[in-house]
Amino acid sequence: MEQSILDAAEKLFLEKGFAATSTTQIAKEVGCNQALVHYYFRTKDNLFNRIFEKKFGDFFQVIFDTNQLAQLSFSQKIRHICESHFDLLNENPKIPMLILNELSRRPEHIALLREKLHVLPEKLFEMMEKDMQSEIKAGRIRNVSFMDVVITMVSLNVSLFTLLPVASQALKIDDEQQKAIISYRRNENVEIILKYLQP
Amino acid sequence: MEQSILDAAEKLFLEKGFAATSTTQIAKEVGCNQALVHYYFRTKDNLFNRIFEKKFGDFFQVIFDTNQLAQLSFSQKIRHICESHFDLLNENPKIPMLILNELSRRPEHIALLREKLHVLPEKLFEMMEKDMQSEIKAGRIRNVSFMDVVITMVSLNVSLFTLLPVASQALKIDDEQQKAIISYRRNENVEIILKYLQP
Amino acid sequence: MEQSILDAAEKLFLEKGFAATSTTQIAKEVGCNQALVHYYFRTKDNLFNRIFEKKFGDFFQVIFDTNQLAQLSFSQKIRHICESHFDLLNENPKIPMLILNELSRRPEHIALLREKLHVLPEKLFEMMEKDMQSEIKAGRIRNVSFMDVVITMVSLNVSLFTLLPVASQALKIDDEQQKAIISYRRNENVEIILKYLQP
Amino acid sequence: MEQSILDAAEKLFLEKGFAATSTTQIAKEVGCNQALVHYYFRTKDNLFNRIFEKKFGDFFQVIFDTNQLAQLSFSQKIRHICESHFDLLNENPKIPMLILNELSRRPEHIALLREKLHVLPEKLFEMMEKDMQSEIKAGRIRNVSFMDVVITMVSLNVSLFTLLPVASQALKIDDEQQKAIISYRRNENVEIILKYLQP
DNA sequence: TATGAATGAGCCTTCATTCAT
DNA sequence: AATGAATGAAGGCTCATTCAT
Repeated sequence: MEQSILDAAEKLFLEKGFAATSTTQIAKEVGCNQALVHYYFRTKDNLFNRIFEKKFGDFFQVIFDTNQLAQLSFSQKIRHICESHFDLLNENPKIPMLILNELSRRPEHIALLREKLHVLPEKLFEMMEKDMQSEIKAGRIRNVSFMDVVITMVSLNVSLFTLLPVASQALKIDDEQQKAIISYRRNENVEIILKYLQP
Repeated sequence: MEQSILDAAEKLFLEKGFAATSTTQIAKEVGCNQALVHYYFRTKDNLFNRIFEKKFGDFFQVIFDTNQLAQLSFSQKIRHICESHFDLLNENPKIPMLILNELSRRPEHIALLREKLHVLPEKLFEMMEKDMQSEIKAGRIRNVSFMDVVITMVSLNVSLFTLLPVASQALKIDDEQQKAIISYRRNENVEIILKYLQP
Repeated sequence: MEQSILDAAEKLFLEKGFAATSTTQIAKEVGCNQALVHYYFRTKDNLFNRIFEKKFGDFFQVIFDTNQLAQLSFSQKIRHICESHFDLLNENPKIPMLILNELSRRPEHIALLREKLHVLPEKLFEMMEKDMQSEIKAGRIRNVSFMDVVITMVSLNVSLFTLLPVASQALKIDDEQQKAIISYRRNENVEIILKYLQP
Repeated sequence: MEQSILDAAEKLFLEKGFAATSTTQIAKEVGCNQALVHYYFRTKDNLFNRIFEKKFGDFFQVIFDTNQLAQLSFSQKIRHICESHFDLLNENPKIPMLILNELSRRPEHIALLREKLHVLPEKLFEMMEKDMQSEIKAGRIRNVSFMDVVITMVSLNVSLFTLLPVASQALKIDDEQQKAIISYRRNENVEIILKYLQP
C-alpha cells in the first residue's frame, strides 16, 4: 500500500507538479482513503521529498558512473557518456521538468543538487579533463573544456525529451514516428558533440 | 489599471506558474482590490490565457521573421537565426518553462502551438530547405534537414536559459560569471551548429 | 458583521476555551459562512488574541484605576478596591478562567500579563504601600504587605465566581439564592480583609 | 501497561486539559501503539472519566476525613482542616483547574460532585456546625456558618495554587521564592480565617 | 470603474475509532 | 495482549468567484 501510494504520487507529481497535485487525487488514484496518504507520509511535503530525492539520486547516480569508461578510447567515452545520458532520459523523460520546476520553486532543494554536482562527478570530471588535455595537446580536438561538452550534451538530450511530446502533439506526430526521431537523434546528438570537438 | 494587472500577473505566472499563483497575490502585487482582477478578466484562466497567448505570439513572431535574411549567405543566415533566437530567449528567459508547463498542463493550448508551427514559419522553412538543398548538392554541408538544425538550435539555446539559473545557484556562480557564460555560449551554439553541418 | 463574529467568538471562547471552540461553531453561531470568520480575522489565533487582549486590557484597567481613591480613608480605600474588583468580576465572571487557562496553555501571552502587572499598578501599589506603612507605624494594622492584601482579595473574589456556578449546580442552588450569596460575600470578603489587617 | 497509560494520560490531561490532549500523544508518552489506548479504555472519554473520577474521589476523601479531629480544640480543628486542605492542594496543584474546566465542559460530571458534596462531608459539617454553635453562644467567635468558613478556606487555598504559577512566570519569581510564598501563605490563610472568626 | 463583503469548494492535516491479525 | 492498517469526520485555512453598491 505504501508503495502504491508512492507510485501514484510519483505519477501525478511527474505529470502535474507539486502544486497542482492534491493528496485527494493521489488517494483517488490509489483507491484508498485520503487520510491514509497522511498516515504513511504525514505531510504532502514528506511524500514529495521522498519521491524527489529518490528520483534525483537515481538520476545522477547513473550519469556519473565511471566504471565502464576506463578502457574506452576518448571518442568512445564521449559516445558512451552521451548515450547513457540519453537512455536514462528516455526511461525518465519527465524528471528533468520536475527537477527544474521544483528547484526553482523551492530553493531549499538546491542543496541536494549542489551535493550531487560537487561530490559525485569529481572522478568523471577529473578523468575527462585529463583525457581532453591530451587530445588537445595532440591536436586531435579543439580547445574546449569538458564542462562545455557537458552543457552541450545535457542541452541536446534533455531538450529532446521535454520538447518532443509537445511538438508531437502539435504536429500530430504519432508514436512510431516519435520513436524513429528518438532513435535518430540518439546518434545525431553524439555526432553533434564529436563534430563540435573536431579541430 | 488593466495593464497593471496584466503586468503583475505576467510577472507572477512566469515566476511561479499558474497553480502556485493566486489572484490574491496578483491583486496585492498591483495594490488593488482582489475583485478587480475578476472584474477585468472574469476568471483566472482568462487572465492567464491573455498573457499566455500574447507571450506565445510574440515569441514565435520574432523567430520566424524572415525579412532580414534574404541577402545573407547561408552560414550567415544560420548565424542570424540562431543569434536572434538566442537574444529573444535572453530577454525572455522564463517563457520556455511557462510554455512547456502550461502546454502539458492544458492540452487545449496545443492548438495555439499548432497554428504557430504550421502557418507562421512556412516561408522560413521553405527558404531554408531550398538553401540547404543547394548547399548539400554543392557538397558544402552534410545531408541533414532544416528541422534537424532547428531542433539542435532550440535545444541548445533554450536549455542554456532554463538550466543556467539552477546550475548557478548550485555552483554559486555569480551574475558576472553568468553573463560571461551567456556571452560565450551565444557564439558557441552557432559554432556547434555550423560544425554539425560541415560535411 | 465583524462585530457579530467577535461577539459570538467571545461567547464561545469564554464558555469552552480556545481548543474546544471551532471556527465552524463560531460561524454557525453568527449564522454566516465559515470562510467569513477567516475573511475578517485570517486565523483563529488572531481572532482569539483580539478578544483576549481586549478583555485582558479592560480587566486590569479597572482594577488599577486610582482616580477615585485619593480622598478616602485607608479602610475606605481597601473597601473601595475590593468592591470594585468584586463588581468587575461580577460583570465578567468567566474571564479569570479564560485568562488562567490560556496563560498556562500559551506561555507567550505571559508577556501581556507581565506588562499589565509591572506598568499599570505602580501608582496604586506606591500609594497603598505608603498608606500601609503609616497605618502600621500608628499601630492601627498588622505588619503585612499590600501584596498580601492583594493576594487575599483576588483569591476571595475570583474564587467566588469560579466556584459558585459549579457549586450551585451541584447543590441545586437557584439564581435568586446565588444572587443572595454574591451580595452577602461582596461585603464578607471586605470584612475578611479588614479583620485580617487588625492588629 | 494499563497503568502506564493511565499515568501518561493523567499527566497530559492535567497539563493540557481534555480537548488539547490526543490519544496519539498519550500513546507516544507511554511508548506504545495508539490502538492500545483504545483497547484498554475503548474511548478517550472513558479514559478521561476513569482518571477524573479517581482524582475527584481522592481529592474529597482527604478533605472530609474527620478521624483525627475529634480530640482537638475548635481553633485547632480549623487549623487542621485548613492545613490539610492546603497540603492536599500542594501535592495536587493542577487538579482544581482540571475539575473546574471539566465540570463546566461536561455538566454530566456535576452528578459526581453532588454526590461528594452531599454524602461525604455530612459528618464533618455536623460536627463543625455544632462546635461553631457552641463557640458563637460562648461569644468566642462571630456568627457565621461553617459554610462561610469553607468558602473562605477553599478560595484562599485553591487560588494560591492556581494563580501562583502564572504570577510567578509574569513576575519572574524563581522556585525558591515560590516555596517561601507557599510556606508563608500556608500559615497566613489559617490566620485570615481565625481572625475572620474573631468576634 | 472599483470595492468590501460574502460564499462554496477544496486543500492539507489531525483525530478518535475500528478491525484483522 | 498488542499492533499496523485503515477510515470517516472534522478542523483550520485559502481560493476563485460573485454580488451589491
